[in-house]
Amino acid sequence: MNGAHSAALSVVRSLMIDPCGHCDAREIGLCAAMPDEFIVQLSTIMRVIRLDPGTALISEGDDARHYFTLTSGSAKLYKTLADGRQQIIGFLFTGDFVGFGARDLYPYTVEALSKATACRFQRGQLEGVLHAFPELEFRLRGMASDEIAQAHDHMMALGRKTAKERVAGFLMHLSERMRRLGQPSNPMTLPMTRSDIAQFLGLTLETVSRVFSDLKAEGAISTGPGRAVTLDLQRLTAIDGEGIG
Amino acid sequence: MNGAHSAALSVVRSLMIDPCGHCDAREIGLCAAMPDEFIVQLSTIMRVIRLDPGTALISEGDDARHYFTLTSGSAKLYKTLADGRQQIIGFLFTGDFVGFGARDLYPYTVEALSKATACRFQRGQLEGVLHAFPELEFRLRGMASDEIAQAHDHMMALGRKTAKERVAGFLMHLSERMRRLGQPSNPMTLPMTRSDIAQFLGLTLETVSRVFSDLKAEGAISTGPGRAVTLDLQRLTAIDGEGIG
DNA sequence: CGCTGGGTTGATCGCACTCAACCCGCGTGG
DNA sequence: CCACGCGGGTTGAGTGCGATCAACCCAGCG
Repeated sequence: MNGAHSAALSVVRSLMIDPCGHCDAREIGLCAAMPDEFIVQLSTIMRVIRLDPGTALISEGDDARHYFTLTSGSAKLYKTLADGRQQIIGFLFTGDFVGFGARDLYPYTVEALSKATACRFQRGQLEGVLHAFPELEFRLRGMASDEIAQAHDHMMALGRKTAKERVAGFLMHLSERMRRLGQPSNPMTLPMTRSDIAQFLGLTLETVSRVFSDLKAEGAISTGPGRAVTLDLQRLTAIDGEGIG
Repeated sequence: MNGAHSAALSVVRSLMIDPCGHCDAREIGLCAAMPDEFIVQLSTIMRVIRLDPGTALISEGDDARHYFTLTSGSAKLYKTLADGRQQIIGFLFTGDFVGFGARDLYPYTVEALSKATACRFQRGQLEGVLHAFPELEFRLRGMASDEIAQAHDHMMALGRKTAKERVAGFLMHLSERMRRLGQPSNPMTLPMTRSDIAQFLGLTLETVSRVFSDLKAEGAISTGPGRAVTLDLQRLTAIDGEGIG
């Protein structure tokens, strides 16, 4: 392979997974550890989308014509009830695939939390590439499986945990997520507001704020400046109560 | 293909998806509409498991050595917290795949609600067959994707819906599920107890019982004999409040 | 300067939880 | 035969956690 080709590949890779400077060789996103041939094929069908904070990548009810991967920044994925109540299903970070769960219409909205970029793929075209690369199909199933495991944890939290347990568990999960992304994990900077956290945890923003205050008071976390949080994992683990009996 | 071979295949098929007599050609489970060659391969690596009510197919924390498909009966899939609180993640019926979300250990318990049968596959062996049949890999991803969509709906219910909305939505979803399985859907017979419903909906059994009484009082459902329920879909839909704003 | 979004804290309310009593049907055994 | 236990279900009384309503602070910004 010549130098120009290799350079083009690296551009494509960096479009699909933003070089964050902290990432090592961990598996992130669709491209990691895939053959150049695959990268090239993907590059011919993808389009880069740039998002400002608060703008929607996809909207609930729209025709589900595309799949995406988030390549930088963060986003929230949420559903809305007829009367306006909203539930954030999950937060998305670099490397996350967007499109699971969609049949003909998107059953959720995805909205950027910060400035973010995404790769957009025509559904049929990506399916075509997947057929040509069964390894990718396998990995995508793995990602779906992981998302299911995450969803299970979250259902447990929403159905059975107290407000304090939910917040403690959330902070630890988020920290672990940041660590895997190669970003600062403790202290870490929250990319979302109290309201977002509340809508994710099935609480109100007031309750979340109160729990943060309580956790600070008992020394399980400390906050600031800005949205920085420092975790005392020991105490948070004791509060959370995760795990089998 | 000769008659004996064909007969053997039909036996295998019936092992993997119990012939319920009501099913038409809908896609259920792994085998539906797959080539005979695939059925034969699967049959060499599967083992049939028979379950009595209340017995566990897999237990949280065990080594995740197998995948399963439920081929008859029904089951509940649940997680347990350290102090014993339980959350039912979902109910399983004929054709459902069991194993998504598992990495090295099973993160949940699966327990039969009624007499049930399942097909058990060594994980590695099933993965091998999947590599040989990319079409299956594709379908499995589809099943995972559907499970994610279901999980999203359930998170919305757990996080944002009132007790009455949760029960109304649950009954309608269950009825729709029964219909797709070719079983009586209205009236239908609940395969689970009030306590199971409560653990699924993030409520207590008393609350579920009260809501059933309320729904009866306002004519949205009628019950009996036994666990039979008749739904007034009109009224239940009005109560549920599903859908986008 | 005032406005807006994000955050904290206080006072009160109400939905669902908790504790408790009771019913029914069923299987088991004295 | 009835007694008994047990799982499943219903209903009542009282409680509490988190929601609601409201006031206020701060920082950023046009």
